[in-house]
Amino acid sequence: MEKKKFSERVIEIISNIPYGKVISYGKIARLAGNPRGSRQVSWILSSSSQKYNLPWHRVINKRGQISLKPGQGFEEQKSRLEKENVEFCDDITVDLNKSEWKIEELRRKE
DNA sequence: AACCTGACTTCGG
DNA sequence: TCCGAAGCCAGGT
Repeated sequence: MEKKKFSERVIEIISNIPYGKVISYGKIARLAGNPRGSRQVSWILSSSSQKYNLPWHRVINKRGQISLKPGQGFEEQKSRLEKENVEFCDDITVDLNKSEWKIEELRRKE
């Protein structure tokens, strides 16, 4: 029985996010097998991003916006994304049309 | 064990 | 389109 934990899957998915791409919490949750687990994804990031060396800055909310608040990591996230040439629509919104990671399509073929 | 919290998402007004 | 409330799951206290 390979009962991989939801957290493990999430971590695996996040670590597979390619350079310059972003993905929403909800999609990660769905890919990990838990469509309603978006909040867990955020919890995993805050608790294990350092530990597993995850590209946490490539995870944003569904609107394509950075969910962190100024002074709580927002600046760092934005700065990291800009370094990866991710385009922003405004100060807090990433251009999903160009930078959203389309893992779903890849997975369906599998 | 019960209650609170959270880097979310969805629905209704 | 915007705002508030509810729903969801796992960890921490």
